[in-house]
Amino acid sequence: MAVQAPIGTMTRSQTQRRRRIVQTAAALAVRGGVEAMQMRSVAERAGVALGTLYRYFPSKMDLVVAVVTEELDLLEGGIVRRPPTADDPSGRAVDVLLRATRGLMREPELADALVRSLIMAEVKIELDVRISDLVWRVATGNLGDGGSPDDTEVDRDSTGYVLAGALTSVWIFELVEILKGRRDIDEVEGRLRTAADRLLASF
Amino acid sequence: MAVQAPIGTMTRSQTQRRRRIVQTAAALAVRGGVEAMQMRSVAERAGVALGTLYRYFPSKMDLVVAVVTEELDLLEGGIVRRPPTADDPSGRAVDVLLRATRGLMREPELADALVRSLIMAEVKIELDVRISDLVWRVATGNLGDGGSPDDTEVDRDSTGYVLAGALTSVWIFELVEILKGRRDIDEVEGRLRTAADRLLASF
DNA sequence: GCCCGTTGGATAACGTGTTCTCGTGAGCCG
DNA sequence: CGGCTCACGAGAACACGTTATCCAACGGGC
Repeated sequence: MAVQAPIGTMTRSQTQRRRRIVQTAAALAVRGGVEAMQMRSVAERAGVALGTLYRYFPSKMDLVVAVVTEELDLLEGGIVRRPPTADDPSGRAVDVLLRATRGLMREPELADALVRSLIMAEVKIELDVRISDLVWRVATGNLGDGGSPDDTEVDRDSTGYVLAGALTSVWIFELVEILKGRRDIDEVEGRLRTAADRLLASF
Repeated sequence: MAVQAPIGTMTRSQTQRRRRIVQTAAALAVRGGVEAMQMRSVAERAGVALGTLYRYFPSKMDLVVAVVTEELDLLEGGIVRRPPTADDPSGRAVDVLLRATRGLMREPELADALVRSLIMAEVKIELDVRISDLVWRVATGNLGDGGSPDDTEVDRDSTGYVLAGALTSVWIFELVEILKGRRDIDEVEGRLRTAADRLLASF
């Protein structure tokens, strides 16, 4: 029940402790996946007590989300730095998603964590919204203005945005299928193109 | 690790025991959700030992899947008995999904279980394929021939089928959003129509 | 300086999914 | 009939997320 302290109000040593925890967790997650990232191990290797870990992250899911969020930051950074070059919106959108797919598949355990957090995380986080935003911004070609935290100009009720969201859903599901070993990347690419061509035609 | 015995090779009393377990589990799940469906309680109320429960269902997830599968049978039955009447494929598909949504929302706890099994269940089960099949069969208007277990005539590589699958992904994700309290049914209906109109136009 | 509330460390305890151990009775083969 | 196998019951044991307990250290207001 402990409310997560807003990051701004943390002392330096608290910020560092938090960072240390997340990095330790990420390291454990990369090899071994979510199940290798056990709260006791994280606490021990990060050099904090179990209770402290729980003060910073009230549940394991919160910790997973924190790890995944960092991963997502990296992805967004990469996209903004080297935007996709296809010349139709649907092509650009598929581009982003495929790049994300390949990136994630380099650490399948983290991909698994991402998917699980998207589906399972209680309310709060909106990782999916971030991804949909990204897809939409890339598709409509408005990226330049400074990266992730500025989402003021996206109209989340527009038809286009809804369709970008739909494509994101499809992507997430395909990700699940890959993780289950039921698809390879090429199949996913084909399916994403098929869907994107219909969903994002006329933008 | 124990391999699930094929149902055909079970003795009568084993079949009955299995049924008793699933029904008990379902009853517990309906009120209280997955977390109320605890392995010890299920075993106790079904009158079997914990070890026996685990012989029949090697993990809780397997039990959840069994329960959800029965639910899905019911849905399929309802659809076949009273097929949707809209006259375009996209309308019929949305019809099915909305009916499913409303049905599931009557037991949100089971809906939750369904979603989790779709995403999390290790390999094996293909609940999602069943749903995609259903959507596709409804959209193309070929339902009559005997319900679920006959899927011989569906070409799972056709573009149309892929698109039906995409729509199913969207639906599942919207289900998740409902369960998180971030959407109501009307919003979902709007979004499904928007997506379906694009995905299933021209069929 | 001193006191108090909060933070953090160490550790035990609890809940629930899962596994293990052991004994018993029922069918089966010789 | 005697022994073998094996599903089943009963319950302990284990693993890991989570919570609770207790105490020391720290930091800010008097």
